[in-house]
Amino acid sequence: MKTAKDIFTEYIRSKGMLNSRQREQILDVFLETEKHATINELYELVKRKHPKIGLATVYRTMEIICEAGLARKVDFEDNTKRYEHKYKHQHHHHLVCVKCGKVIEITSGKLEKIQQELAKKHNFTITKDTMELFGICKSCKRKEKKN
Amino acid sequence: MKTAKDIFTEYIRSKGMLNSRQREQILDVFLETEKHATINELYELVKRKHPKIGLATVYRTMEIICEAGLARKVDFEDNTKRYEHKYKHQHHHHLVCVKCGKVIEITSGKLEKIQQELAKKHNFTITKDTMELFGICKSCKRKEKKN
DNA sequence: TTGAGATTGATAACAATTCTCAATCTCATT
DNA sequence: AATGAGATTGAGAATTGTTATCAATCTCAA
Repeated sequence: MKTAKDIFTEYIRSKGMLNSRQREQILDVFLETEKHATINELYELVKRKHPKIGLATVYRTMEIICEAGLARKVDFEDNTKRYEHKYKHQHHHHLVCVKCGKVIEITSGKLEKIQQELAKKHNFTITKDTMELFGICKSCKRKEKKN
Repeated sequence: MKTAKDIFTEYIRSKGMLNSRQREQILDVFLETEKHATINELYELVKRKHPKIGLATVYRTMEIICEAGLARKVDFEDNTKRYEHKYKHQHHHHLVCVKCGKVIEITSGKLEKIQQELAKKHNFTITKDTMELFGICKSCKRKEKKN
């Protein structure tokens, strides 16, 4: 079974690029983070381990990681852009709490089916889709009640 | 029946702001455009009629128009932000053609129902939602076949 | 008509991202 | 292992999209 790292190095090879130390280190940091991290969060994490690595390199490498299919750059409506894991994560959508910023991943076969129906009605072929539901999460609702 | 303009002037009043000439002119231009326009497209259209109006004023006014509930700022995945009409337009989602950029508005009661089901499962209260389906539209598919 | 306070346009400031380039690193070839 | 052509890097400059600043101007209640 191919690891995420294998996919990455093979992708880099296939494009005639070089496998640099920094690229590996940045990938490692990304793979270790569980949450949807912003560039700055990733940069801070990277700097902690490898203080010499520059911000531009983090940008450049995250772009490659996305191209390689290991991450997806998600644009949340609060104007933050975050990288989420794509390797071994099935396609999903998001519940985004507007109070605490928590992101819950959801999947739904029914939803996919309706999307296909809607597309078919317009003779449209879907290649990618995003859905974000914004609102208040369970724990924030609990907190509100207390006040 | 209240016109969009009425809603706008009343909103401005209610907030203790002033009804300026520029605000009216920018609203007029926005109301005349059918498509999902970017700030720059709107700025160009505004300048054509009123060359003295500055970009900052267009930004400021579009923000008010959104607050007044007449427009919505939509973040498309190609990193463009576009203003869409909200007045007399029911809540909807988008099919976005990645070839020609066309945006088709879709509505679906079934979809709304599923969204509510998904939210309920996580004890989440939805306050806002977006869904964008990216892909190839009918006419672009036709063109592709010809080649 | 007046004037307090809001708005405007031009531009500066700012934040996020990309570009530039000399120094350094990678790796296929020897 | 050493070489060198070409890729990559880090630091900072440049660019882009957006917001803030401020003196001049406009709005509208009195």
